Amino acid sequence: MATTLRIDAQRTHERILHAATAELTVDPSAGMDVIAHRAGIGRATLYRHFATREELLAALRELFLDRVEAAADASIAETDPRAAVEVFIEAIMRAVAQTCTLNEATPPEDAANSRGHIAIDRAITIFIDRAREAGRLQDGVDSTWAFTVGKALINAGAREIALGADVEVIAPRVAITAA
Amino acid sequence: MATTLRIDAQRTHERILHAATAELTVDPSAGMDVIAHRAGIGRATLYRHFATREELLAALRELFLDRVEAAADASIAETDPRAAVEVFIEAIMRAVAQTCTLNEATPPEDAANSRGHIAIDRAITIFIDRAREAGRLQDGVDSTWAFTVGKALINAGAREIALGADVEVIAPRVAITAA
DNA sequence: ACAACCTGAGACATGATTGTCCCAACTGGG
DNA sequence: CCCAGTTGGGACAATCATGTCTCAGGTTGT
Repeated sequence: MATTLRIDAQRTHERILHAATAELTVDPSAGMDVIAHRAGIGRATLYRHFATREELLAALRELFLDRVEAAADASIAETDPRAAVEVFIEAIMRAVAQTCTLNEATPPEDAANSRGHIAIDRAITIFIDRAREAGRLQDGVDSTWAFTVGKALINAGAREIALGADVEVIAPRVAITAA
Repeated sequence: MATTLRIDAQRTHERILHAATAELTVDPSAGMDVIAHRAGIGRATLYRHFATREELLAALRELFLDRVEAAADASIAETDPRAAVEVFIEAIMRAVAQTCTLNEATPPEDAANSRGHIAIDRAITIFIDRAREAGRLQDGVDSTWAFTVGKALINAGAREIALGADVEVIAPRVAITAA
């Protein structure tokens, strides 16, 4: 049925996704009317594409998941530590930027079990383990805290991008700081 | 009028403040009934202490502000850079921990103009300037990004504490990472 | 060109939340 | 002890976001 969607309907669909991520990033509790208006469409049309608000959020989460998993897998495959981090950051930034504050608009129980976050978490954990084996971790910094810092950096960078900063500028900075 | 408040009413007032920060940290859109229940009081009593939800949020912001400004001023007064950071982090952690996600429950325009955040921002900026003058900033890291990182670290630490971690454990870690 | 599809606007029901009010019961300070 | 202050609970109106529906008009693909 998705393939039988007319081309203008597909455009509307993507505009909704784009507007929803943008709006929910700024205000996680934004209403359907605000999202529709931001997408430049009527509220009724929004409901034709997503029957409920929760369904829209689920779609955004799914989108987030796909991008994040792909990025994480690609960077884990890279064996050179420095390059791996750069690939990871670059890719993850782009994905997270569009959905970074999505978990704030998501019920806690879902956020905790989100596969997208799990994918990120797994990648971060792997990088930290590698860094420790290479002796590149400062004294007094255990893996748990390093993990927290890593994720905080990613979120910080993602937020910057969501607010209009350029990916090309931010990504290297995150990578540098992480090193 | 605050001095004429009976002692049991004062207790109730503080219980509301405490419950509200705890609840809003977990769920920024928590309703008044949930907050009242968490405080162990009736909803009507909650409205007797804070006429509107917005008034409650304003009170929490004010509380946040007082603690943060005090902490920032105290740490800025400290001239030894290392000690200053430690004092700052330790104090800010305690203050922010109770109100860290408060801005998520706050209208964007208010959050941007929040004096509390301005106080933190000012302190961070001062520390970064000092660090740069001392040549302790890595290449490729400009002040803007360092600022973002610093704030991200503070938020990350604060969130850990709000979620149950021990201040004594987290604060030094934030300080170490910041160095 | 035509038929099927998509859209906008508005009316409508529903449920949740906010804020108000009242009354009976309890508690602290003089 | 006793009054004033405080509280809990429930009833209530008002508001807002969600979700449904219809209809007239515009767009796509053939």
